[in-house]
Amino acid sequence: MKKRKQAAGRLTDLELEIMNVIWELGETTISEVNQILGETSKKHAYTTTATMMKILEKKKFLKSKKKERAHKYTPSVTKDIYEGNAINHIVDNVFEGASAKLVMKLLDDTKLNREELIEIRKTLESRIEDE
Amino acid sequence: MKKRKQAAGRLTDLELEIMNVIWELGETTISEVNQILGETSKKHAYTTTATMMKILEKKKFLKSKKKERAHKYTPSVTKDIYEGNAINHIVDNVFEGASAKLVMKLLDDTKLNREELIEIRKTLESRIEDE
DNA sequence: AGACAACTACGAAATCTTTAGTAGCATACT
DNA sequence: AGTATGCTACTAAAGATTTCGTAGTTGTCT
Repeated sequence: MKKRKQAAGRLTDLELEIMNVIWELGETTISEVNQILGETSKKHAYTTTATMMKILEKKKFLKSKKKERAHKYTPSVTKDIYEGNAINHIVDNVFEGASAKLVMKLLDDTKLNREELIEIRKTLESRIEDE
Repeated sequence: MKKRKQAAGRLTDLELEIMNVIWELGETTISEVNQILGETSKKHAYTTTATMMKILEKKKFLKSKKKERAHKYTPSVTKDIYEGNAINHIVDNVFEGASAKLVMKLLDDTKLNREELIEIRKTLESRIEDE
């Protein structure tokens, strides 16, 4: 029984980049992922992508099945779940659990346009009524 | 000229834990940090804490000056700046730049109480008026 | 069947992170 | 002055991450 040091369910930068591609594509193959990675960010050796996807499988982020020539990989963690994990991590470790503080900082972020702000207000209002 | 792989300004878990202690304390020493770390989370060898703080100095998160017996360390990056970096990272890499989506998920977070929600609304309103 | 292409498995090197030991220096104490 | 104490510097080792090569397998095409 080996102790895991890295909090289960966290991804390194490259792992995340690969998962983002796969969440986009759904069921896919190593070569497809490798190709898209090469187009959209950085070109890697085929085997690099293969290794990373095997690691992601070991970490239970992907599952694979043999199908025709190439193995087909599918996510076994949804993007939504992962987003939640990532949020928890930053809230707990950077904002001492105060998610409100994180929201505030995001509101100060000028990248939010009027429509988004209004959409947020709508969600917020219904959230307040629920209390 | 060596290329940095790790995006400048990101911290590992332990580094962050140490910076959190130092942001709290302000000017401090290795042994003080080591002691607080031992009380609040996990006990480390003195030299482990020393090494980590030296790394943080190399990464320009801390600066030190000799003073009396022990070196005094002070943050050279504010917590506020670091929070901004952390937010940018998660927004860019997990939420494809859509900070509004992150805000939405945070609002669904039941950990926000009524007061916080109302405070958020206040900030949001003034933010909308500014547009 | 033989040659070729695509794919996987295995493993290993390079770098980064985490952990801590050892030695040496400086201050304090007697 | 000599010894103990506390601190730093240097070093190293174990584990994690990132990168990719080599070898071998399987399917395809003539």
